[in-house]
Amino acid sequence: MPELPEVETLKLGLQKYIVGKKILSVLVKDRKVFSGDEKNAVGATIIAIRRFAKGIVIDLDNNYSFAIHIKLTGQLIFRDEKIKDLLVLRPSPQKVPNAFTRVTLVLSGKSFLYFNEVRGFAWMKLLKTKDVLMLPFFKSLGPEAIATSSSKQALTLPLFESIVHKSNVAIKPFLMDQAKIGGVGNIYANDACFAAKIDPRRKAKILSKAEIQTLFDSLLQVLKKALHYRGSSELNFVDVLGKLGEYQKHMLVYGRKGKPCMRDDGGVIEKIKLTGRGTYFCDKCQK
DNA sequence: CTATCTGTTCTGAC
DNA sequence: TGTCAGAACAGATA
Repeated sequence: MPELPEVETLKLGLQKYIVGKKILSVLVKDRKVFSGDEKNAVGATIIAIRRFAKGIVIDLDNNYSFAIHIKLTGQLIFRDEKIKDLLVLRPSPQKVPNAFTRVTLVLSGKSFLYFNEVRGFAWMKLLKTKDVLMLPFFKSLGPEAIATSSSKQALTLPLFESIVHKSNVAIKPFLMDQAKIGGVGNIYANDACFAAKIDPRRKAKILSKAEIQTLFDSLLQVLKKALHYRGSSELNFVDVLGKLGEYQKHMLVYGRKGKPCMRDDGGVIEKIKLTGRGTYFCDKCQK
């Protein structure tokens, strides 16, 4: 699933539904995706939700935090008496908890937060709040494409220019390198290159100042649009209530192999592999 | 059926 | 240090 817009969507939902709730118990069904001692969360109250690039942090009032990365197929779904199974999950099963529910937080007010995961790559760790940023994932993050108040550093145009200018990799994989820029994944890296009319295969360091500026604007525009649509649900991303995002209906090039270019310039969307990842572009307008 | 695809990140090799 | 291929895994699709 997730890139920055999806994780931000999730964060906003968690802020709305679980902040202020007390953790009554933590049921760990699969130790593979969970680390830490769940007893340290029991009895604590959730006081804040933070996002760092594609990572989520749930802060408790006892100096512990859950750090979560949902990787490709993780879900965090909230349910209470009012919100039952009125919302649609995809893929099925339509209900939570289900076979993919690996951790359940039992919360006050007869409510639950389910951590679902299909492929087993996602993780949830319970650790001291002060240690969260020392985890390898958080520690290595570069400036955030779209910063929040908790971000370590925001991406600015001058910063973007200086990092792009130093890099010897192709611009699309460059955008996806979390150590360079936090939060951008494959869908939005593809769409940002298209929006900026830049060939994803070009080396970052050879882009002109004007191209870098256009790409910076395009990247932010694409991410903001995706956030507006509450993310993409190509596979199984859902928000905290189990609702699908809508950006997949508005993708510029991602997943559009063989289809005509949106610019109606006679170009057709090609798909190639670039550092192992599916890369989509129109070779008519992306130079 | 087999083969290949998948939105991420981490490790190990060069 | 920077870059890249492959691995971790399960399921959907061709």
